[in-house]
Amino acid sequence: MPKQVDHEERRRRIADAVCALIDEQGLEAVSLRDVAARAEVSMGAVQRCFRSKDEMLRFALAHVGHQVTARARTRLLAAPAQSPASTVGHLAHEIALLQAHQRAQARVWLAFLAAAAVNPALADDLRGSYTDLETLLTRLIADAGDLPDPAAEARTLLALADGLTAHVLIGHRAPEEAERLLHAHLARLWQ
Amino acid sequence: MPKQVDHEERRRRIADAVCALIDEQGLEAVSLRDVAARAEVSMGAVQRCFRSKDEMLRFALAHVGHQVTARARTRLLAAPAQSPASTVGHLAHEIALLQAHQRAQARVWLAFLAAAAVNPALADDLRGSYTDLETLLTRLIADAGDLPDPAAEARTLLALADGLTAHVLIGHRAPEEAERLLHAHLARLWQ
DNA sequence: CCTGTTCCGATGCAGTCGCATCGGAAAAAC
DNA sequence: GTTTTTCCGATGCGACTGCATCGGAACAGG
Repeated sequence: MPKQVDHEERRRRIADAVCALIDEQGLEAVSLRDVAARAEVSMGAVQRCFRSKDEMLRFALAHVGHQVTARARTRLLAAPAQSPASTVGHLAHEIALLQAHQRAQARVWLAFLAAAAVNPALADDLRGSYTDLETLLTRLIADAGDLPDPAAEARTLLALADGLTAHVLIGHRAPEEAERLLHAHLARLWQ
Repeated sequence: MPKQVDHEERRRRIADAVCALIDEQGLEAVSLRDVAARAEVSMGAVQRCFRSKDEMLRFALAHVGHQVTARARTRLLAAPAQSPASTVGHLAHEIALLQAHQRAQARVWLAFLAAAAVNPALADDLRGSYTDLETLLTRLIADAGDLPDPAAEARTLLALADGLTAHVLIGHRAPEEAERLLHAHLARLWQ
């Protein structure tokens, strides 16, 4: 057995570089050369890890998806008891990516969202993440109160969170205001 | 006076070509050559109309902004009487770009939204359009019912519409379902 | 017809892109 | 030490990018 490297670790490292570049200059500015430089590996290494640029981008998308959902689950486990309604609030807050330290993830997410509108492969991956979140939200809402249609509420909440995130990203809404609107929506949900 | 051409008409023609290309392949795929070919003019003509590619894209963004707001105003004037609440419904429906014939505009809008997250100049233009829509919505909501905070309702509605549009675009939500969710939200607004 | 002005199509240029190629470094097996 | 296998850094290639340049077509005034 000759020289061996941890491929998965390297793939994650490269995915982080992709996300950093998207955060700073947008998806259009992501080139294999810049990614390699940012990840501090050679272009050859990047090409060895991913068959093509598209495959690299899809992996990076899944990477942020995992990060967001992992954070959400951690948050849920960290605050276990409390009321079911506030659990939904915590999850929505996590999904909306309104806090400053989530801004980078939000920008990456928005970039992929736009790309997915014209790239079926990306759209498939993105739909997967959305379906997961939606299922989770639906279940929590169903537990929190006896609303007539928990699934519809989950879908509305998800769309609202995404819209607010986008508005914050372009500077049309302050993060605090977006958070306020999100919680006002939830408050009305529980009457 | 020698040869003269209608510059504004040509600029609009080029903007339409830009939007068509964005609709089909995304913002990344828009090159001056392709735009010129699609608009059936030469590259030289495009360069004469716009100092740079960025200026062309910003004009195109303003162009779709005008199209959307013009449609919205037309819709409002076309159905004058009725209840103020249904007027808000009509406007929201128009803004959400859920119908098939608005799909292209929606894709263009989403592409610019993502670009604006890393391009301050585009973000400025986009904020202008959003502010206009928000002002209009706020006024209509204030007229429709005596809600405690019409401005907040307008902002929430705008974000919800944007989020639903995005979800429809990536195929995660059927247009009819999105429409249903939008109207359910409005129905709860009026109790 | 001629002149003057405005416009634009074609071409060139420097730069960047994604990707393919390949010689040699690195390390386990013998 | 030698062999064998895995890996990667460097280099090259063809295509494409936005933009600058410029000679001539197109057309109004004389």
